[in-house]
Amino acid sequence: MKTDGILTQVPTLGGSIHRQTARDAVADKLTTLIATGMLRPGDELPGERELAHVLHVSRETVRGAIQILSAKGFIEVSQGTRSRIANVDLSHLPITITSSSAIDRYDLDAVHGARLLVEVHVVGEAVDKIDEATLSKLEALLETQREIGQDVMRFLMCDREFHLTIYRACGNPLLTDFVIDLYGYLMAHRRHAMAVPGAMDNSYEDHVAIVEALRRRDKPAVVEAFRQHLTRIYDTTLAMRQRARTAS
Amino acid sequence: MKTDGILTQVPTLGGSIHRQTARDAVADKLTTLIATGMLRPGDELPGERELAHVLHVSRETVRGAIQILSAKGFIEVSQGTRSRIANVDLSHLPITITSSSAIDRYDLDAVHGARLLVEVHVVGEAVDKIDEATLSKLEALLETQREIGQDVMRFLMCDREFHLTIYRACGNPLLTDFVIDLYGYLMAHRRHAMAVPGAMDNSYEDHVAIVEALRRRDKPAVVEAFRQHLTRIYDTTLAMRQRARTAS
DNA sequence: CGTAACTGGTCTGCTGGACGGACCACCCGA
DNA sequence: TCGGGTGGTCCGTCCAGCAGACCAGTTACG
Repeated sequence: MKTDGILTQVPTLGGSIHRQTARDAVADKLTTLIATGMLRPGDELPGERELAHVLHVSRETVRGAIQILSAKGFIEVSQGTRSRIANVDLSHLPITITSSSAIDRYDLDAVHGARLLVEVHVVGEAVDKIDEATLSKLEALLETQREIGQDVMRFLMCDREFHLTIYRACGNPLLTDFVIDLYGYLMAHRRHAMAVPGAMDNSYEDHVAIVEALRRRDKPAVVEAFRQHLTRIYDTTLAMRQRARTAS
Repeated sequence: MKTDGILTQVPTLGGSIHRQTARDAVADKLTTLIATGMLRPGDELPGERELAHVLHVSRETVRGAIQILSAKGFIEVSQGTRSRIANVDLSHLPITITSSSAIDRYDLDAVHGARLLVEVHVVGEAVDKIDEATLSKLEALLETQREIGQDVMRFLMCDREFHLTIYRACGNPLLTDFVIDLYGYLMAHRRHAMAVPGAMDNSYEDHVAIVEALRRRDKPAVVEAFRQHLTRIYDTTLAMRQRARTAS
């Protein structure tokens, strides 16, 4: 159909834009400061009037944001005293550091190049730093993937948890969060790629090779296994895109 | 003063949050798709009603966004026919791929580690790819920096142009845009650091070494000069932060 | 050549979020 | 005990976004 050719050729043109109220933006900012450890349990926040002033929003907006975080248990509020950061560990909260869909706006080669550089480094660092508990978690995730059968959605959720667990072991939260965003590249379309017969098996085998190399603390082998994994993702995304082109 | 201790210790808690209307978000999305080449001059956009549907906004919002871009000369609009991408080159438009102040929410070590990995790679790639015109531009920027004297703001603007010019030569727009965002880390506070006597001279000398090594196509020397430049930035930011701590 | 289906252009009333301001009630240190 | 801080509540106004209706220009087709 001619009327939406550009939507087929540029699939990232569609999809909801990120809309966020000022209240949510303030809540997010506080949340990421807690998650990154810049705000720590027990820290007092500035008063509502002061926060409103430095954030250039109204006190009402600040109150709304604090209410959101109080409901989530991240912040403790009581009348007459300053709000405090609750005793909560948000270090595993996934943070999106890139703007909504920002990475989807780059072509496949740019994203693949970024993953080869940053993700391979992150995984290499994880080899040195990963602990026994995390290795066991990865092995448990492999067991789960083996038993999933043909459930694509469950496999993708497990795949994401597998990747994030390795990423988080690298010791640099900024690089961790950046590769998490890279991991999400064209996720809506990669669901289709994973539904292709054999795709989950291939992915599972890559994962097994990665965990075995991690267990051996074999950095070159881990790095090579990840490179192959990323190359497979690149190839299947490229093939999928070319199939979409010939269909329109 | 006790009442804003946390604001001194966590300076990134302050500062305006990013507020953006839906219209601006749509305009930004279209702009980055044009800048990254996903939408090319001459491409027809989908109709306003279709765009509104796939973006989940009202037609009014789409119209407002298209109006913004038409006023900027990025899109051509005429009644009765579909809007088109204008013949415009936005490849040098700086794109912020990270959310507002997202990087400021990480500590100095995380950002420094990310810069050492990504920025050093980007600069190394630029050695191979940089052309004669760009080298001349860098030399002209050095000349400008030498003549600036003590004008910190002008030096910083020139410094940014210098860095961006090298970053853009690397051949990967995603990595380019990411290091541009890393470059902006704690920029509001680094203005003070640059005002310290001798800081601009040191920075200028680093720049001279970088351009001379680029001219020789000496990748190890370029990489080493950048590492030293980044280490200097790290040290001055660390010292500044410690001074702020003892003052409160 | 006329017409229908597309396109962009204009306008209206409603809703929700943000705002500035005022005032109330609790907490704590001097 | 009191004053200056704090959070808690409420109100009227403004703006952006929305859905919808209708108008005018363009183009392809019969």
